[in-house]
Amino acid sequence: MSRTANTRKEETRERIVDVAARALHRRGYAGVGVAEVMKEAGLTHGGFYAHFDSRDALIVEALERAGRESANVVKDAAGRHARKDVSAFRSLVETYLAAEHLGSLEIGCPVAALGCDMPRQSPAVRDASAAHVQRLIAGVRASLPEAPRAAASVIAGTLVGSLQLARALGDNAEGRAVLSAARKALIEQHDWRAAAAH
Amino acid sequence: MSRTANTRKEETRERIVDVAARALHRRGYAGVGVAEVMKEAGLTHGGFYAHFDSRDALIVEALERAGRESANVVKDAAGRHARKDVSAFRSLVETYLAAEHLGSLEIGCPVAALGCDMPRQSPAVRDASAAHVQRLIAGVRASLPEAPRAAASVIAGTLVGSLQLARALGDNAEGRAVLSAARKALIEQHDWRAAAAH
DNA sequence: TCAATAATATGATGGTCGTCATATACACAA
DNA sequence: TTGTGTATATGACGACCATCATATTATTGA
Repeated sequence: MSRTANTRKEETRERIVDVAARALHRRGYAGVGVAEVMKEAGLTHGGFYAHFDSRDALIVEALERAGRESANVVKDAAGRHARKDVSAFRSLVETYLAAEHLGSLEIGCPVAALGCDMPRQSPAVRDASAAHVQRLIAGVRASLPEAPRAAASVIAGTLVGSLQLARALGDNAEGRAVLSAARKALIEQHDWRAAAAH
Repeated sequence: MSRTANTRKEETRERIVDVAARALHRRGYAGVGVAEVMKEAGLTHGGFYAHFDSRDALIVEALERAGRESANVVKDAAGRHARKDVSAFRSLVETYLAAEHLGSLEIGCPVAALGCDMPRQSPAVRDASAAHVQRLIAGVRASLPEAPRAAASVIAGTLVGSLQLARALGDNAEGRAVLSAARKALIEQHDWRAAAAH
Protein backbone atom coordinates (compact mmCIF):
# COMPACT_ATOMS: atom_id res chain seq x y z
CA MET A 1 0.00 0.00 0.00
CA SER A 2 2.04 2.89 -1.21
CA ARG A 3 1.40 6.19 0.42
CA THR A 4 1.40 8.36 -2.68
CA ALA A 5 -0.98 6.03 -4.45
CA ASN A 6 -3.39 6.41 -1.61
CA THR A 7 -3.32 10.18 -1.63
CA ARG A 8 -3.77 10.13 -5.39
CA LYS A 9 -6.94 8.15 -5.13
CA GLU A 10 -8.10 10.31 -2.30
CA GLU A 11 -7.50 13.42 -4.37
CA THR A 12 -9.61 12.02 -7.17
CA ARG A 13 -12.30 11.10 -4.71
CA GLU A 14 -12.26 14.61 -3.29
CA ARG A 15 -12.62 16.03 -6.78
CA ILE A 16 -15.62 13.81 -7.47
CA VAL A 17 -17.31 14.86 -4.24
CA ASP A 18 -16.61 18.50 -5.05
CA VAL A 19 -18.17 18.23 -8.47
CA ALA A 20 -21.14 16.35 -7.04
CA ALA A 21 -21.69 18.97 -4.36
CA ARG A 22 -21.84 21.68 -7.00
CA ALA A 23 -24.15 19.57 -9.18
CA LEU A 24 -26.40 19.02 -6.18
CA HIS A 25 -26.89 22.76 -5.86
CA ARG A 26 -27.20 23.44 -9.56
CA ARG A 27 -29.37 20.52 -10.62
CA GLY A 28 -30.90 19.09 -7.46
CA TYR A 29 -30.92 15.50 -6.26
CA ALA A 30 -32.28 14.15 -9.51
CA GLY A 31 -29.71 16.04 -11.54
CA VAL A 32 -26.70 14.35 -10.02
CA GLY A 33 -25.80 11.64 -12.49
CA VAL A 34 -22.81 9.38 -12.19
CA ALA A 35 -21.69 9.86 -15.78
CA GLU A 36 -21.87 13.63 -15.79
CA VAL A 37 -20.18 14.01 -12.43
CA MET A 38 -17.31 11.78 -13.52
CA LYS A 39 -16.91 13.61 -16.79
CA GLU A 40 -16.84 16.96 -15.05
CA ALA A 41 -14.18 15.56 -12.74
CA GLY A 42 -12.10 14.64 -15.78
CA LEU A 43 -12.75 10.91 -15.58
CA THR A 44 -14.88 8.32 -17.28
CA HIS A 45 -17.99 6.89 -15.73
CA GLY A 46 -16.79 3.35 -15.24
CA GLY A 47 -14.29 3.98 -12.50
CA PHE A 48 -16.91 5.47 -10.26
CA TYR A 49 -17.53 2.33 -8.26
CA ALA A 50 -13.91 2.14 -7.27
CA HIS A 51 -14.62 5.22 -5.17
CA PHE A 52 -18.21 4.85 -3.99
CA ASP A 53 -20.55 2.00 -3.25
CA SER A 54 -23.45 3.63 -5.05
CA ARG A 55 -24.80 6.90 -6.36
CA ASP A 56 -26.61 7.33 -3.06
CA ALA A 57 -23.35 7.09 -1.14
CA LEU A 58 -21.93 9.86 -3.30
CA ILE A 59 -24.94 12.04 -2.68
CA VAL A 60 -24.66 11.60 1.06
CA GLU A 61 -21.02 12.70 0.92
CA ALA A 62 -21.75 15.57 -1.43
CA LEU A 63 -24.47 16.76 0.91
CA GLU A 64 -22.01 16.71 3.76
CA ARG A 65 -19.52 18.71 1.72
CA ALA A 66 -22.10 21.25 0.59
CA GLY A 67 -23.32 21.75 4.13
CA ARG A 68 -19.85 22.29 5.49
CA GLU A 69 -18.98 24.77 2.77
CA SER A 70 -22.15 26.72 3.31
CA ALA A 71 -21.55 26.82 7.06
CA ASN A 72 -18.04 28.10 6.42
CA VAL A 73 -19.33 30.93 4.25
CA VAL A 74 -21.69 32.01 7.00
CA LYS A 75 -18.96 31.71 9.63
CA ASP A 76 -16.42 33.67 7.58
CA ALA A 77 -18.94 36.43 7.00
CA ALA A 78 -19.65 36.56 10.72
CA GLY A 79 -15.93 36.93 11.37
CA ARG A 80 -15.64 39.83 8.92
CA HIS A 81 -18.81 41.49 10.14
CA ALA A 82 -17.82 41.23 13.78
CA ARG A 83 -15.09 43.77 13.17
CA LYS A 84 -17.76 46.24 12.04
CA ASP A 85 -19.87 45.63 15.12
CA VAL A 86 -22.52 43.67 13.24
CA SER A 87 -24.29 41.05 15.29
CA ALA A 88 -23.86 37.41 14.39
CA PHE A 89 -27.55 37.14 13.65
CA ARG A 90 -27.63 40.08 11.28
CA SER A 91 -24.54 38.74 9.54
CA LEU A 92 -26.23 35.38 9.12
CA VAL A 93 -29.41 36.88 7.70
CA GLU A 94 -27.64 39.18 5.29
CA THR A 95 -25.31 36.46 4.09
CA TYR A 96 -28.02 33.83 3.76
CA LEU A 97 -30.37 36.16 1.90
CA ALA A 98 -27.81 38.10 -0.15
CA ALA A 99 -29.09 39.21 -3.54
CA GLU A 100 -26.34 37.31 -5.34
CA HIS A 101 -28.20 34.07 -4.58
CA LEU A 102 -30.65 35.01 -7.30
CA GLY A 103 -28.02 34.78 -9.99
CA SER A 104 -26.53 31.43 -9.10
CA LEU A 105 -27.89 28.23 -7.67
CA GLU A 106 -24.38 27.02 -6.86
CA ILE A 107 -23.89 29.28 -3.90
CA GLY A 108 -25.91 29.21 -0.75
CA CYS A 109 -27.48 26.78 1.62
CA PRO A 110 -28.15 23.23 0.45
CA VAL A 111 -31.36 23.12 2.45
CA ALA A 112 -32.74 25.99 0.39
CA ALA A 113 -31.55 24.29 -2.78
CA LEU A 114 -32.96 20.86 -1.97
CA GLY A 115 -35.55 21.26 0.78
CA CYS A 116 -38.70 20.25 -1.02
CA ASP A 117 -37.13 17.07 -2.38
CA MET A 118 -35.73 15.82 0.89
CA PRO A 119 -38.81 13.80 1.87
CA ARG A 120 -38.69 12.06 -1.51
CA GLN A 121 -35.20 10.60 -1.23
CA SER A 122 -34.09 7.13 -0.29
CA PRO A 123 -33.80 6.54 3.46
CA ALA A 124 -30.05 7.06 3.58
CA VAL A 125 -30.20 10.36 1.71
CA ARG A 126 -33.27 11.44 3.64
CA ASP A 127 -31.56 10.84 6.96
CA ALA A 128 -28.49 12.79 5.89
CA SER A 129 -30.73 15.59 4.67
CA ALA A 130 -32.65 15.74 7.93
CA ALA A 131 -29.38 16.02 9.81
CA HIS A 132 -28.51 19.07 7.74
CA VAL A 133 -31.82 20.67 8.56
CA GLN A 134 -31.07 20.13 12.22
CA ARG A 135 -27.68 21.70 11.76
CA LEU A 136 -29.19 24.72 10.02
CA ILE A 137 -31.61 25.27 12.88
CA ALA A 138 -28.78 24.85 15.39
CA GLY A 139 -26.71 27.40 13.49
CA VAL A 140 -29.52 29.92 13.63
CA ARG A 141 -29.95 29.29 17.33
CA ALA A 142 -26.24 29.77 17.93
CA SER A 143 -26.43 33.21 16.33
CA LEU A 144 -29.28 34.22 18.62
CA PRO A 145 -28.29 33.05 22.08
CA GLU A 146 -31.09 34.76 23.95
CA ALA A 147 -33.97 33.72 21.74
CA PRO A 148 -36.37 30.98 22.78
CA ARG A 149 -35.70 27.58 21.37
CA ALA A 150 -38.71 27.55 19.05
CA ALA A 151 -37.75 30.82 17.39
CA ALA A 152 -34.76 29.28 15.63
CA SER A 153 -36.81 26.88 13.54
CA VAL A 154 -39.22 29.62 12.50
CA ILE A 155 -36.33 31.83 11.46
CA ALA A 156 -34.73 28.95 9.57
CA GLY A 157 -38.02 28.35 7.81
CA THR A 158 -38.24 31.99 6.83
CA LEU A 159 -34.69 31.93 5.49
CA VAL A 160 -35.21 28.79 3.44
CA GLY A 161 -38.65 29.72 2.18
CA SER A 162 -37.86 33.30 1.30
CA LEU A 163 -34.79 32.32 -0.68
CA GLN A 164 -36.80 29.74 -2.60
CA LEU A 165 -39.63 32.13 -3.35
CA ALA A 166 -37.19 34.79 -4.51
CA ARG A 167 -35.37 32.34 -6.76
CA ALA A 168 -38.64 31.10 -8.20
CA LEU A 169 -39.61 34.66 -9.04
CA GLY A 170 -36.32 35.16 -10.79
CA ASP A 171 -33.30 37.43 -10.82
CA ASN A 172 -35.32 40.62 -11.12
CA ALA A 173 -37.02 43.28 -9.02
CA GLU A 174 -39.62 40.85 -7.71
CA GLY A 175 -37.08 38.35 -6.49
CA ARG A 176 -34.93 41.03 -4.92
CA ALA A 177 -37.95 42.53 -3.17
CA VAL A 178 -38.77 39.20 -1.53
CA LEU A 179 -35.21 38.85 -0.29
CA SER A 180 -34.94 42.36 1.08
CA ALA A 181 -38.33 42.15 2.76
CA ALA A 182 -37.24 38.99 4.55
CA ARG A 183 -33.90 40.50 5.58
CA LYS A 184 -35.59 43.56 6.96
CA ALA A 185 -38.33 41.69 8.82
CA LEU A 186 -35.95 39.20 10.43
CA ILE A 187 -33.49 41.84 11.56
CA GLU A 188 -36.20 44.10 12.90
CA GLN A 189 -37.82 41.30 14.82
CA HIS A 190 -34.82 39.54 16.25
CA ASP A 191 -31.74 41.73 16.20
CA TRP A 192 -31.67 43.49 19.53
CA ARG A 193 -29.14 46.04 18.31
CA ALA A 194 -31.39 46.80 15.32
CA ALA A 195 -29.12 48.84 13.13
CA ALA A 196 -30.61 52.01 11.68
CA ALA A 197 -28.37 51.71 8.62
CA HIS A 198 -30.72 49.21 7.08
CA MET B 1 -67.58 16.08 -34.51
CA SER B 2 -69.89 14.19 -32.27
CA ARG B 3 -70.64 15.78 -28.96
CA THR B 4 -70.27 12.72 -26.79
CA ALA B 5 -66.93 11.90 -28.36
CA ASN B 6 -65.67 15.32 -27.42
CA THR B 7 -66.70 15.11 -23.82
CA ARG B 8 -65.22 11.65 -23.63
CA LYS B 9 -61.84 12.89 -24.71
CA GLU B 10 -62.11 15.83 -22.38
CA GLU B 11 -62.93 13.55 -19.49
CA THR B 12 -59.86 11.47 -20.21
CA ARG B 13 -57.77 14.60 -20.42
CA GLU B 14 -59.11 15.78 -17.07
CA ARG B 15 -58.22 12.45 -15.55
CA ILE B 16 -54.67 12.69 -16.86
CA VAL B 17 -54.25 16.18 -15.47
CA ASP B 18 -55.63 15.03 -12.13
CA VAL B 19 -53.20 12.16 -11.91
CA ALA B 20 -50.34 14.40 -12.95
CA ALA B 21 -51.22 16.98 -10.32
CA ARG B 22 -51.08 14.33 -7.63
CA ALA B 23 -47.82 12.95 -9.01
CA LEU B 24 -46.37 16.44 -8.98
CA HIS B 25 -46.98 16.66 -5.26
CA ARG B 26 -45.89 13.15 -4.46
CA ARG B 27 -42.84 12.83 -6.68
CA GLY B 28 -41.87 16.35 -7.71
CA TYR B 29 -41.25 17.71 -11.19
CA ALA B 30 -38.75 15.00 -12.06
CA GLY B 31 -41.10 12.29 -10.89
CA VAL B 32 -43.87 13.09 -13.33
CA GLY B 33 -43.32 10.63 -16.15
CA VAL B 34 -45.59 10.25 -19.13
CA ALA B 35 -45.79 6.49 -18.88
CA GLU B 36 -46.60 6.33 -15.18
CA VAL B 37 -49.17 9.08 -15.35
CA MET B 38 -50.95 7.39 -18.23
CA LYS B 39 -50.91 4.04 -16.50
CA GLU B 40 -52.33 5.53 -13.32
CA ALA B 41 -55.06 7.13 -15.44
CA GLY B 42 -55.93 3.68 -16.79
CA LEU B 43 -54.40 4.24 -20.22
CA THR B 44 -51.27 3.29 -22.09
CA HIS B 45 -48.45 5.68 -22.70
CA GLY B 46 -48.78 5.97 -26.46
CA GLY B 47 -51.97 7.95 -26.59
CA PHE B 48 -50.53 10.73 -24.51
CA TYR B 49 -49.66 12.98 -27.41
CA ALA B 50 -53.23 13.00 -28.60
CA HIS B 51 -53.95 15.06 -25.48
CA PHE B 52 -50.83 17.16 -24.89
CA ASP B 53 -48.09 18.65 -27.02
CA SER B 54 -45.38 17.58 -24.64
CA ARG B 55 -44.63 16.52 -21.11
CA ASP B 56 -43.95 20.14 -20.27
CA ALA B 57 -47.42 21.15 -21.41
CA LEU B 58 -48.90 18.55 -19.08
CA ILE B 59 -46.83 19.81 -16.19
CA VAL B 60 -47.98 23.37 -16.75
CA GLU B 61 -51.59 22.23 -16.65
CA ALA B 62 -51.04 20.00 -13.65
CA LEU B 63 -49.44 22.89 -11.82
CA GLU B 64 -52.47 25.00 -12.56
CA ARG B 65 -54.77 22.30 -11.26
CA ALA B 66 -52.74 21.72 -8.12
CA GLY B 67 -52.64 25.41 -7.34
CA ARG B 68 -56.37 25.81 -7.76
CA GLU B 69 -57.12 22.82 -5.57
CA SER B 70 -54.81 24.05 -2.85
CA ALA B 71 -56.39 27.49 -2.96
CA ASN B 72 -59.81 25.91 -2.63
CA VAL B 73 -58.77 23.99 0.44
CA VAL B 74 -57.58 27.18 2.08
CA LYS B 75 -60.72 29.03 1.05
CA ASP B 76 -63.04 26.30 2.30
CA ALA B 77 -61.27 26.23 5.61
CA ALA B 78 -61.62 29.98 5.89
CA GLY B 79 -65.34 29.63 5.27
CA ARG B 80 -65.70 27.02 8.00
CA HIS B 81 -63.52 28.92 10.44
CA ALA B 82 -65.32 32.20 9.87
CA ARG B 83 -68.35 30.75 11.64
CA LYS B 84 -66.21 30.20 14.72
CA ASP B 85 -64.92 33.77 14.65
CA VAL B 86 -61.46 32.75 13.49
CA SER B 87 -59.68 35.34 11.39
CA ALA B 88 -58.92 34.56 7.76
CA PHE B 89 -55.21 34.81 8.50
CA ARG B 90 -55.28 32.38 11.37
CA SER B 91 -57.35 29.98 9.30
CA LEU B 92 -54.80 30.21 6.52
CA VAL B 93 -51.86 29.58 8.82
CA GLU B 94 -53.47 26.66 10.61
CA THR B 95 -54.59 25.06 7.38
CA TYR B 96 -51.31 25.58 5.58
CA LEU B 97 -49.24 24.26 8.47
CA ALA B 98 -51.57 21.52 9.69
CA ALA B 99 -49.79 18.52 11.15
CA GLU B 100 -51.37 16.18 8.62
CA HIS B 101 -49.01 17.58 5.98
CA LEU B 102 -46.25 15.53 7.58
CA GLY B 103 -47.91 12.28 6.69
CA SER B 104 -48.67 12.94 3.06
CA LEU B 105 -46.97 14.86 0.32
CA GLU B 106 -50.11 14.80 -1.79
CA ILE B 107 -51.95 17.39 0.22
CA GLY B 108 -50.90 20.96 0.65
CA CYS B 109 -49.43 23.79 -1.32
CA PRO B 110 -47.58 23.03 -4.55
CA VAL B 111 -45.10 25.80 -3.85
CA ALA B 112 -44.02 24.01 -0.70
CA ALA B 113 -43.84 20.74 -2.59
CA LEU B 114 -41.86 22.09 -5.55
CA GLY B 115 -40.27 25.39 -4.52
CA CYS B 116 -36.62 24.50 -4.64
CA ASP B 117 -36.89 22.96 -8.10
CA MET B 118 -38.73 25.83 -9.73
CA PRO B 119 -35.61 27.66 -10.88
CA ARG B 120 -34.37 24.48 -12.54
CA GLN B 121 -37.31 23.93 -14.86
CA SER B 122 -37.67 24.76 -18.53
CA PRO B 123 -38.78 28.33 -19.24
CA ALA B 124 -42.44 27.45 -19.73
CA VAL B 125 -42.66 25.50 -16.48
CA ARG B 126 -40.60 28.08 -14.66
CA ASP B 127 -42.91 30.88 -15.72
CA ALA B 128 -45.98 28.95 -14.65
CA SER B 129 -44.31 28.20 -11.34
CA ALA B 130 -43.43 31.83 -10.72
CA ALA B 131 -47.03 32.78 -11.35
CA HIS B 132 -48.09 30.39 -8.61
CA VAL B 133 -45.64 31.94 -6.19
CA GLN B 134 -47.17 35.32 -6.96
CA ARG B 135 -50.61 33.90 -6.34
CA LEU B 136 -49.54 32.44 -3.01
CA ILE B 137 -48.18 35.79 -1.88
CA ALA B 138 -51.35 37.51 -3.06
CA GLY B 139 -53.44 34.99 -1.12
CA VAL B 140 -51.53 35.70 2.05
CA ARG B 141 -51.93 39.41 1.50
CA ALA B 142 -55.65 39.02 0.98
CA SER B 143 -55.95 37.33 4.37
CA LEU B 144 -54.15 40.22 6.08
CA PRO B 145 -55.71 43.36 4.65
CA GLU B 146 -54.05 45.78 7.02
CA ALA B 147 -50.50 44.45 6.81
CA PRO B 148 -47.85 46.25 4.79
CA ARG B 149 -47.23 44.91 1.34
CA ALA B 150 -43.82 43.45 2.11
CA ALA B 151 -45.11 41.42 5.05
CA ALA B 152 -47.01 39.03 2.80
CA SER B 153 -43.94 37.67 1.05
CA VAL B 154 -42.13 37.15 4.35
CA ILE B 155 -45.12 35.27 5.73
CA ALA B 156 -45.36 33.20 2.56
CA GLY B 157 -41.68 32.39 2.88
CA THR B 158 -42.17 31.29 6.47
CA LEU B 159 -45.10 29.09 5.49
CA VAL B 160 -43.25 27.42 2.62
CA GLY B 161 -39.95 27.04 4.44
CA SER B 162 -41.40 25.79 7.70
CA LEU B 163 -43.47 23.15 5.98
CA GLN B 164 -40.44 21.96 4.05
CA LEU B 165 -38.21 21.83 7.11
CA ALA B 166 -40.87 19.96 9.04
CA ARG B 167 -41.32 17.44 6.24
CA ALA B 168 -37.59 16.96 5.93
CA LEU B 169 -37.38 16.21 9.64
CA GLY B 170 -40.10 13.63 9.26
CA ASP B 171 -43.49 12.69 10.67
CA ASN B 172 -42.34 12.74 14.28
CA ALA B 173 -42.02 15.06 17.26
CA GLU B 174 -39.32 17.14 15.57
CA GLY B 175 -41.36 17.80 12.48
CA ARG B 176 -44.47 18.59 14.48
CA ALA B 177 -42.51 20.98 16.70
CA VAL B 178 -41.33 22.97 13.68
CA LEU B 179 -44.87 23.25 12.38
CA SER B 180 -46.39 24.30 15.67
CA ALA B 181 -43.62 26.83 16.35
CA ALA B 182 -44.30 28.45 12.99
CA ARG B 183 -48.05 28.49 13.54
CA LYS B 184 -47.65 30.08 16.92
CA ALA B 185 -45.13 32.68 15.81
CA LEU B 186 -47.11 33.77 12.77
CA ILE B 187 -50.37 34.08 14.64
CA GLU B 188 -48.78 35.95 17.52
CA GLN B 189 -47.07 38.36 15.21
CA HIS B 190 -49.78 39.05 12.69
CA ASP B 191 -53.18 38.09 14.01
CA TRP B 192 -54.62 41.17 15.66
CA ARG B 193 -57.23 39.14 17.48
CA ALA B 194 -54.56 36.84 18.83
CA ALA B 195 -56.58 33.98 20.24
CA ALA B 196 -55.60 32.78 23.68
CA ALA B 197 -56.86 29.30 22.88
CA HIS B 198 -53.64 28.49 21.07
C1' DT C 1 14.69 -2.29 -15.99
C1' DC C 2 11.10 -5.43 -14.53
C1' DA C 3 7.35 -7.18 -11.96
C1' DA C 4 3.46 -5.98 -8.97
C1' DT C 5 -0.26 -3.36 -7.94
C1' DA C 6 -3.06 0.59 -7.83
C1' DA C 7 -5.97 3.74 -10.65
C1' DT C 8 -8.68 4.50 -14.35
C1' DA C 9 -10.84 3.31 -19.01
C1' DT C 10 -13.67 0.43 -22.14
C1' DG C 11 -17.62 -1.47 -23.14
C1' DA C 12 -21.77 -3.92 -22.06
C1' DT C 13 -26.33 -4.96 -19.44
C1' DG C 14 -30.90 -4.08 -18.37
C1' DG C 15 -33.87 -0.41 -17.35
C1' DT C 16 -36.50 3.97 -18.00
C1' DC C 17 -37.36 8.11 -20.39
C1' DG C 18 -39.96 11.29 -23.98
C1' DT C 19 -41.60 10.97 -28.44
C1' DC C 20 -43.94 9.34 -32.40
C1' DA C 21 -45.79 6.39 -36.46
C1' DT C 22 -48.97 3.26 -37.06
C1' DA C 23 -52.64 -0.09 -35.96
C1' DT C 24 -56.74 -1.32 -33.60
C1' DA C 25 -61.15 -0.74 -31.07
C1' DC C 26 -64.93 1.93 -30.50
C1' DA C 27 -69.12 5.06 -31.07
C1' DC C 28 -72.15 7.05 -33.99
C1' DA C 29 -74.76 8.02 -38.75
C1' DA C 30 -76.89 6.00 -42.47
C1' DT D 1 -75.58 -3.76 -40.57
C1' DT D 2 -72.27 -1.01 -42.88
C1' DG D 3 -69.26 2.78 -43.23
C1' DT D 4 -66.71 6.85 -41.07
C1' DG D 5 -64.03 9.18 -38.04
C1' DT D 6 -62.48 9.55 -33.30
C1' DA D 7 -60.08 7.65 -29.15
C1' DT D 8 -56.85 4.70 -27.49
C1' DA D 9 -53.26 0.83 -27.92
C1' DT D 10 -49.05 -1.37 -29.81
C1' DG D 11 -44.64 -1.17 -30.51
C1' DA D 12 -40.47 1.02 -31.73
C1' DC D 13 -36.75 4.88 -31.73
C1' DG D 14 -32.75 6.96 -29.68
C1' DA D 15 -31.06 8.87 -25.54
C1' DC D 16 -29.95 8.51 -20.93
C1' DC D 17 -29.45 6.03 -16.47
C1' DA D 18 -26.86 3.11 -12.56
C1' DT D 19 -24.15 -0.68 -12.27
C1' DC D 20 -20.50 -3.88 -13.13
C1' DA D 21 -16.89 -7.17 -15.36
C1' DT D 22 -12.94 -6.74 -17.51
C1' DA D 23 -9.00 -4.54 -19.91
C1' DT D 24 -5.60 -1.02 -19.90
C1' DT D 25 -2.64 2.38 -18.24
C1' DA D 26 0.25 4.56 -14.67
C1' DT D 27 2.99 4.24 -10.69
C1' DT D 28 5.68 2.20 -7.37
C1' DG D 29 9.21 -1.11 -5.16
C1' DA D 30 12.92 -4.06 -6.12
